[in-house]
Amino acid sequence: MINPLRGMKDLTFEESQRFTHIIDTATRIAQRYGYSYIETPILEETALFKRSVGESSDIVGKEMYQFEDKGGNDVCMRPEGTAGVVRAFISAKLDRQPVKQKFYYYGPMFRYERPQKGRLREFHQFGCESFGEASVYEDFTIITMISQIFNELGIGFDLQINSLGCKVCMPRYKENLIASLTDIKEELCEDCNRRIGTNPIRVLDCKNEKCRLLLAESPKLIDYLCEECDPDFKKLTALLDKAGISYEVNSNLVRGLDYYGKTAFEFVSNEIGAQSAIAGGGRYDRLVEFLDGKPTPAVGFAIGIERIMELVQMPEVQREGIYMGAMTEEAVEVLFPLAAEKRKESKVTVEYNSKGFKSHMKGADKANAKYCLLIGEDELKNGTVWVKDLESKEEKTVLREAF
RNA sequence: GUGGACGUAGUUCAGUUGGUAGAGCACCUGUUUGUGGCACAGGUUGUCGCGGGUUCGAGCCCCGUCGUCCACCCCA
Repeated sequence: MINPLRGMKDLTFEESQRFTHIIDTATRIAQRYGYSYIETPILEETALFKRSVGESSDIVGKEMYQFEDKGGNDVCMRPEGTAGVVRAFISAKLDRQPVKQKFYYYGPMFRYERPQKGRLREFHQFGCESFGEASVYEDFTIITMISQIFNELGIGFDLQINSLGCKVCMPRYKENLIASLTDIKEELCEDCNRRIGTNPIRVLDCKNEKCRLLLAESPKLIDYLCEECDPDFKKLTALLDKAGISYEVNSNLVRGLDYYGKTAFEFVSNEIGAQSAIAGGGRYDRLVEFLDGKPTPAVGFAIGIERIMELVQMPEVQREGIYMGAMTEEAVEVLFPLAAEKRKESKVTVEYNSKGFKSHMKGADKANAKYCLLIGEDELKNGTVWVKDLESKEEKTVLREAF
């Protein structure tokens, strides 16, 4: 027996229904906000991710499905969605047009990691990317949109926000932080010492108790924001306050991808295990330029579908469609023209085996049909069908044409 | 990559100090050859993850291996 690869899952029945319900809901809402669908390749040149996600990130450093294809190209299965969308945006030369563009996408992402709760090697994201809008109103709008999606799916969440600053304030802050971390280097844990070199802001997030105490006095990025970033962040919090969206400013919130700047946010749930981020995103005003496009401000997010699968409250399932069956062999073929006609607008289940009455009733119930239509000897002879409404329990015998 | 737990019917699991497998659910068939969900009565299902070893004998003990889960790292 061949099983799916480690960290990859098949979805059927309730699970696949949940999956499509999530996509449908998110899609519907994104469209209301002016987003249109973009489909980009799963396989991209490795260089795309190295340049956008960043060589220093774990994603690029050790988690990519990277290989050489038969033509000798260095390629990767996409580990996230933004890079491909930005590349497509530039490939289509949309960066040369002074028009705002908004795209939503969904699909599989691949990261070679050890699977655990809420973490798979092939997982799915629904995401949006808004290009050409520098206003913090757009950051706010995107956060609002995600809240709306989660509300409609019946998912509770906590929102954390932060500002990562820009090319003016971030380097200034980083310098100060590294200096302050270097002072207490000796006392920090092994991981932290490694992080000072790779991603110093992560040090602030260390779970180690001793580190935490030591880091309490470390410089905060919030205090270093420049004249542009600071008012923007204050504006964002004011807008959220006004909209009644509760949030927490988490000055240690760093996104794992290098391209984020200014607004960064994460939606978390405390009901799903250690991998608690259910959506994340932020502003990435420099990425288009980074990938050889014209400088274009942009902001986006992604929702982890698998992370919210078990949190989604599904609408009640209703009985739907018609079950058709015959109780004598000769009547079976009579069902097909009827089914073809009804399938123009209804869901129809046809049982090909002639069976007893009771057996058909059970079958209709199991198919969760609203109506059970049967043809027995009498009905065959009279050109009629017997129909029962499984909800109201009403039943009647009518001419085939009249049904 | 590191650490821990666990692999027995479709599924959830039980299996006593080693004596060649069991329960609930699900499924199928019946309970007046024309009335579903409920009830009742029957019935099907397993190379006990795989490979070695110890033993007269292994689901149980030992070694290896593969896989799953959970956590760390990191992230959606």
